[in-house]
Amino acid sequence: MGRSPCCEKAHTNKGAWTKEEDERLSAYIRQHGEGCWRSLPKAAGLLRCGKSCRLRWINYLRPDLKRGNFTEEEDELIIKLHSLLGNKWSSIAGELPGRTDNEIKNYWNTRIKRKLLSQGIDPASHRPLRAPVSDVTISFTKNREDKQNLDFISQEKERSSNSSRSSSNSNDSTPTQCLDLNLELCISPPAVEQTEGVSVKREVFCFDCRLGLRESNGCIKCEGFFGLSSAGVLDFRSFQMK
DNA sequence: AATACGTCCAACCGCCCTGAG
DNA sequence: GCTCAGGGCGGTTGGACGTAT
Repeated sequence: MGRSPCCEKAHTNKGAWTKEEDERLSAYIRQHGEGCWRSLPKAAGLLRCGKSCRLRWINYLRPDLKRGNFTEEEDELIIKLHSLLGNKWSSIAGELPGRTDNEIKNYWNTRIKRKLLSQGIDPASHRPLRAPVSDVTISFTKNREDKQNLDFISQEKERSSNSSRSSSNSNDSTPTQCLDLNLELCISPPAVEQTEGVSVKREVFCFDCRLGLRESNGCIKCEGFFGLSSAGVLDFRSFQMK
């Protein structure tokens, strides 16, 4: 189908913004507010693409932007949020007043990633780089023609359904090992297993404790759900996953 | 002083989502 | 339901700047 370009590229400036362009854009938005970005450049007398104006305003000119280095608290919050949301930079930025998605994204890619790697943590999964095999819980085969894997999975399925029927034996701890994709999403209240009518609480560590940001033994209690304080630093229910 | 290399970040690109018609 | 325009988003790039050799 194709789409018409958002602007006439032949007649637009590119690259770094000049002071004059900044002033024009700021003045226009102060006077008229943020409106139709497509028509803004023309109205403001700018030879820029509407998208470019929007980006410049949001990432640089907005008056409520916080400038300067990220604080330790912001660092930790970004790491926590990233562990929950992944690369949803705009959602993460929404929890950090005065910071932009672009800023956070850059900060993540240039600093935090390295920081986590130096701590032996995989920045993508937020898990130790050498995760113990027992952490691997759920998997899919990359190659569905890999008969061995498929056989293994069906055997495991059968075995687990049998074992659940005949009640679980806690000593039978043969780990389910089928590498590839780990979907152990810790988005749930502390897990409680029903074993022969007795509730057994498994160890569930909050993100802080996993990272070693906080020292606590039992963990989940130390901070509550998600390892976030109930004081309201972060309420995950407010996230809007777009 | 010159060059190479690494880091940082503003800006761009292209895809996706949404709402209007 | 379909098409299209506009806005938003995440990934990537390019250049400025700092540091090492």
